Amino acid sequence: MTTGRRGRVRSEEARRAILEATATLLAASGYEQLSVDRIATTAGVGKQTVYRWWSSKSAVIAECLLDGYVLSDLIVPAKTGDARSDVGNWLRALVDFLDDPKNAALFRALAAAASENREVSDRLYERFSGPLHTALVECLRAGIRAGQVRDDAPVPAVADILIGAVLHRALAHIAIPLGTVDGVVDALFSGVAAAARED
Amino acid sequence: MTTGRRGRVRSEEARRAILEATATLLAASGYEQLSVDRIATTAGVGKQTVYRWWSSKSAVIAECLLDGYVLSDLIVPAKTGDARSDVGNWLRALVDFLDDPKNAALFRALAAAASENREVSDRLYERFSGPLHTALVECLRAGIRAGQVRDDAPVPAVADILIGAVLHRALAHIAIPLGTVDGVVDALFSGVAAAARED
Amino acid sequence: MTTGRRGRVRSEEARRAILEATATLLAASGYEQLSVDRIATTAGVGKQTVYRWWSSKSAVIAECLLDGYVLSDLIVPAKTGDARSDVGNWLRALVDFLDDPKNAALFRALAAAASENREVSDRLYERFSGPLHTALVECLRAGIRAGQVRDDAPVPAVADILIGAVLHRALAHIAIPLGTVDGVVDALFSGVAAAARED
Amino acid sequence: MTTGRRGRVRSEEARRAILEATATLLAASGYEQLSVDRIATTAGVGKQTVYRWWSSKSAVIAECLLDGYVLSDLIVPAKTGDARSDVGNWLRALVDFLDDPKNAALFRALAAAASENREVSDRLYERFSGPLHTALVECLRAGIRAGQVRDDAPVPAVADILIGAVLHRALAHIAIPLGTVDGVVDALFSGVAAAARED
DNA sequence: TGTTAAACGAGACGGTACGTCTAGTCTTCGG
DNA sequence: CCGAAGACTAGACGTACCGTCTCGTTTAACA
Repeated sequence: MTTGRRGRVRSEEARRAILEATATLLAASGYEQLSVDRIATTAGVGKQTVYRWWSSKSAVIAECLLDGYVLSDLIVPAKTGDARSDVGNWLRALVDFLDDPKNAALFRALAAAASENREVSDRLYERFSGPLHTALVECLRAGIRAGQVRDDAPVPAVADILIGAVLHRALAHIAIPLGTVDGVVDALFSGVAAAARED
Repeated sequence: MTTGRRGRVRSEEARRAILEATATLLAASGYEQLSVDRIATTAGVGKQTVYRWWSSKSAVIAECLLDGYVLSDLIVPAKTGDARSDVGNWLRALVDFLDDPKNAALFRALAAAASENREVSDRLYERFSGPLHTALVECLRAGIRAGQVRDDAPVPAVADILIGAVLHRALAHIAIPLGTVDGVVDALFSGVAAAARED
Repeated sequence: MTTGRRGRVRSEEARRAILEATATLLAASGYEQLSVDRIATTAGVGKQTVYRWWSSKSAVIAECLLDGYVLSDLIVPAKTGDARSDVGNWLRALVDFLDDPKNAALFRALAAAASENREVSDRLYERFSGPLHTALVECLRAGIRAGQVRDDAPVPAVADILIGAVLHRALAHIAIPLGTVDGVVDALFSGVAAAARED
Repeated sequence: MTTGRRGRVRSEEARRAILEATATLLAASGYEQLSVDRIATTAGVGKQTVYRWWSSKSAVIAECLLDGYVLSDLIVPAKTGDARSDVGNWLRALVDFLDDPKNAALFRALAAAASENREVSDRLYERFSGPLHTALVECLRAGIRAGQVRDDAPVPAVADILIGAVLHRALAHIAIPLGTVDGVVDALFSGVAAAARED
């Protein structure tokens, strides 16, 4: 059997070393400090090997996201059956995560990369927002089945809201007070409209 | 009377030219393409004149924000007295604004600058999120006074939510369907919890 | 019966293609533009096939010289019996050859290779200067036998002189006026010393 | 009065450092080992400062020649009035100079640069061959005036011959035996033609 | 009305990183 | 086991910016 390809095969070791070096440097010093030279040196690899497989440092970051070299431990909501507390607990866990300046810095570095490179943005969505969105939607649908959430609730919009609320604060370098989290959950579950029907 | 200062006075013309050039270039080519050399050349100014008054290109961007050279036409909610439709209309206007790729690109460029520089982040908050937050809070409080919004609503959290929902989409290069806007407003006003009290 | 050697035998075709490609590229673009990659590509050969048999591009050039892929049509003095006109004719032919910019460029490329690599220098001497030297020495010795050249003439030095005179001009990008050739021959045969013995 | 030029003036210190570094590195490691990076590092100068003023490393070498950073101590014939011994002594001195491997290596490096760059070739001629040629011509003309050299001697051709004889050997990595020098002088002054008139 | 001092346009400075190219080595497949 | 293909480390290439530092010029306030 033949592969139809000749020549030396791509070094998986080099690939790993590059992605690991990129993830490490990104977390340590941010996006602006990241350079292809430094990635190559840290990975013990020729610069050309980086450029052979990726078009730019952003593309390397995109693959880091895809392969879980950053943001690997995704924080997803638990499903205890109580949708309201599940969502609240998840939101608190996420806020805790971003309270660590290291994590917040990594997050901002990713946002910087994403705002300049469509591919990073897509991967970041696939890896972070997307799964969170899915998990939240499932969580809320479970709430509907359990009778905790009204069955005509705009579930995807709510999921977007929850993610956006956290993201906004992270990018704005604003520490998120836990009270905000409760407010968010309260507003979303109970609504802010006055219960005027009774009047 | 003396000013205590001698020598030539700062050129307001140069200052304006620099801020205008920065705003133009930022909108045209994004944050990564922006360079102090280009700013100076475009403004017809020596590079040192930029560095004399600002510490970095980020600082120039921050002042652009502060002085309204970018994001000058802030989109704020109208106040017709109907809080729910005011919020809905505002949100739709904002989504329309970000639907234009030019505006979305400028927004992402600002986010990139903000994620790397605390000062830009602060100015962006002051100029964009802050006023929006204030306006939304006022809008919702007016709703409370008008009996449209329950008086124990977590108003600041709701404002955060609304802003974050839009921001998330803008940074993720995701076009925001108008249906989402309605869902967001619906969820926030009516809540997603099942009306289980009556049972 | 076996030859004691196994596997595929060295491809004479590949060897020829490499030497031909080297000679062609050297003549076309000079030494600095020559690269092993280009040689291999032009020859339709893998780079390793070059390095398997030669240690560097200089070594390939050296073998090109040795095998007559460059400077194959060596210009040697005819032997008509008239040493003075033989030498003059040869010198004129050589000057004609180097008058063609292509030939001069090739010659300079070889000189560049020779000045950086001892092996090329040795081959260049073997191939070019050496045979010329020998031929000239023979020519002059024939002149001695014919009574045209004094029998105590420093024959090897004269041969060196003739070669060096041409070489100098070629390397210095100086077109050689034919008058110079006659002057050289005149000086060497008649000497420059005044015929003061008679006084 | 104005100079018509604005902006910071060229640093003479940087210029000197670059030329000195180039001369040093060229003498130490040859032309192929010379790189603009190394020149800049050795000179304590930014790479761009090299490229701002010279188009290539060859151009720097050309200016090194022009300004006497290499080949500054030109070996010229003394003029004692005895043309034959003056020429002989000069030739011996030159051969001595090139006997030192350092000097021979520098000379070959210059030849390599010259064979690839017309400007270097011109400067090398101006700085080395040209003055030697002039000095030799003067020396021989003095010999004519003193009655030592026949007055119809092809003086420029003889000068060329003397220079070329040395050059050829230097480039060919051939140590020049002192006997050769005497042979050269003998051939040039006495001629190699048999003194057939007396027979 | 000069003198002084700061800001100006211009542009060279020492550096860092870019993305490309080449050298010479190593590894795979196919003949 | 040879030869092609081509990936590998290493490092130079020439360019673009960084932030700093002169230059000579211009423009105030001070003397």
